[in-house]
Amino acid sequence: MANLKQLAQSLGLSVTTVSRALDGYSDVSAATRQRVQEAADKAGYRPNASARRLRKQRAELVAVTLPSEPGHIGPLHFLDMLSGCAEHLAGAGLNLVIAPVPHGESELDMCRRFVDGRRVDAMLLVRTKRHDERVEFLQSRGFPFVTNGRTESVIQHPYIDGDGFSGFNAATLRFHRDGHRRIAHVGAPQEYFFAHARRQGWEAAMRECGLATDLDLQQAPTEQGGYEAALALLARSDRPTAIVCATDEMAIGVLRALREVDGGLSISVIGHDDLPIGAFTSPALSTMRMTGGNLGRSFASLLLRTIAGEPAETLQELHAIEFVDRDSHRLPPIAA
Amino acid sequence: MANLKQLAQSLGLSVTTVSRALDGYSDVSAATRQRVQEAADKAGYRPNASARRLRKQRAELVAVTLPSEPGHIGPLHFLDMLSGCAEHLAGAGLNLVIAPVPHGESELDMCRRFVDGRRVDAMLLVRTKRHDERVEFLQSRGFPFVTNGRTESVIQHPYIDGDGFSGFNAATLRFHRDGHRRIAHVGAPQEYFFAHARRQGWEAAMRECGLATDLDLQQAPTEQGGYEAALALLARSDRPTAIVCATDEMAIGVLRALREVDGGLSISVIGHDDLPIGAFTSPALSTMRMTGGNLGRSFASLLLRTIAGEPAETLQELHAIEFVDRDSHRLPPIAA
DNA sequence: AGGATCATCCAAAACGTTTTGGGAGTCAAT
DNA sequence: ATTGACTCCCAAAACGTTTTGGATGATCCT
Repeated sequence: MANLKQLAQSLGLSVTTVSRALDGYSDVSAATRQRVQEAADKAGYRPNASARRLRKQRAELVAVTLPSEPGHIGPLHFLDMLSGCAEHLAGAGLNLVIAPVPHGESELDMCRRFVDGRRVDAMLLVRTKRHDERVEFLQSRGFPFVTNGRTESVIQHPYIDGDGFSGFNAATLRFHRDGHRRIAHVGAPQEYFFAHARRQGWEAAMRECGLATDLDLQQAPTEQGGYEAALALLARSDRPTAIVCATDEMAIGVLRALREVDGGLSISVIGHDDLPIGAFTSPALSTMRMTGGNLGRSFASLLLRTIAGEPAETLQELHAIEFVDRDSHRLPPIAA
Repeated sequence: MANLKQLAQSLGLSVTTVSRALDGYSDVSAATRQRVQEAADKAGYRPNASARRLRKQRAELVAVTLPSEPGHIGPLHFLDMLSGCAEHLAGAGLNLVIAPVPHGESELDMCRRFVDGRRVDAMLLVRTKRHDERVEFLQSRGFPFVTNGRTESVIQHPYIDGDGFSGFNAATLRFHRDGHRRIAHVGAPQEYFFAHARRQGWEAAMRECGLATDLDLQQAPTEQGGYEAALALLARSDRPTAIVCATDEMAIGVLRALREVDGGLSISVIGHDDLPIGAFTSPALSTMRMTGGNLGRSFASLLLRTIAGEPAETLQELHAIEFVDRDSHRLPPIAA
């Protein structure tokens, strides 16, 4: 209702003084400041956000891209993360806008819109690819951004990621220690960094154990993708006795295939992400997850520090992976 | 990089003309428009969002409040809905900001910040209470908003809601038809409209059947809340043979209690919301859900029409509830 | 020729802030 | 009395757009 001019007029002061009083500058007397503060409170005055943004050349917004393409929308615990991120950003006066890619527009176009229209101060990218055109674009513009997941970009950039290689390496080695020899990998498209890293971890472990790496399939990172991959594996004469899955969604699809073909759990399975849903599947899904606590808070912090101009090298978090052992990984290797 | 002034200068035109050319006004010649358009494309020009917002007195933003308080963050399929909503809003040039309530601030304070600071053009409220102070505030300001869920406000406002009364009424009557006589209700705090409506539906059915309505408990709308309510019910001498639960999360907690106390499904259970997770519980959770297709799209449409000034009465959607029958509701009444 | 109509363009105002670059006035030291 | 330092305040510019209210010619009609 009230703007600065009206407020100033009603106080017999200039807009400058009122503005500076409210912003806590030292060149306004304590008495005046108090008078201004009270009047502002009484009038319920809040500075017009658009005006301030224009003047300060900051959008006070951060956008997060939501890939709506394969299967569902990102990991399912995403909203919790975003909510935490938004809350911490709000503490610094930034709001978080969610930006699903509109039908008929590429994710790159969307970045362009946000960046060139100065709609946001930074971007949060999820589901990075090994060669990610969004990353390249933002780097070419010198625009602040943080990714969830690494890339193979030669120029460094801020990211938070789990050490998928080590996680899948360890999971595979553990299967080997448990006596498994035919350990399959059900992966996601290798253009995604996370999918590639996880597959590499599996592959390195297999080589280390002197095992062949041909029990390997890629599918869409969805329940359906996992289902189809499992069907293909079950049809082989050299069936695996254990399967490591790139994502929990895929692992759940694998469990469904096992139920349908063998009537239950006939092969050990482990997933990745620790979706809440995994606790309720039968058998309960064994999985892995990133350590590191409040992810949303970390993203918010990295975004703020990126905007503040900290160099990318100091803004990279690689978190260890830990096992979440439930029931699906415990089958002896001779089950088939 | 480029702003209107620079673009105009490089073309030997005024900013007025360039602006109007790009906006498709008819008072600029076709030749000039083309010339401008091409130059703008080449320069990758996009109008500065803050400047336009200030001038047009529109924030081009809509905020959705995320209640982070009880249990998890809203229904778990929330992100899909929000994503759909954001996508359709984007088609009209609006972005969606997610606004979790910051620590130590009330949801009302947050509304105030957004409204009085003109940070958004409309708000989307979820988890309405019967008497909702956010609704009252927005109404007092004459500010556009849409709620997910009704309220008991005397002044009408736009909403989308499921007909919880009828859904719970029908579910209870069906249990009765199946022979159940001791049908319990595990509800959420009655200050929430949805919780009250659902309880009323159950209660009306019980009365209609001439049954007592004392098998009735309220708890937090979380898995834990459902668990605790079920423990209390199972300890009674007049145990129920069927339970209708206000939410799927609560129903899942009830299933856990049944497993722990009776070692499996000993009582019929039905939930509400059709969480994806329900398909994976054992037994698979029978539930209900709102009909009506793409919820996000509907919210976006209502928001746009509210902003456009359509009267609230034409912007109210009450959707029927349908059963999603899986396994948990099929037990005969004498199971106990 | 004079007026009306039309097509095309533009200067300036406006949106509401924040920031710049001082301007008064007071007080103390010289 | 002048100078300098200090306190408190303010006018005006700036941010980049959209919109208002014409201005300038050209064309057409009578």
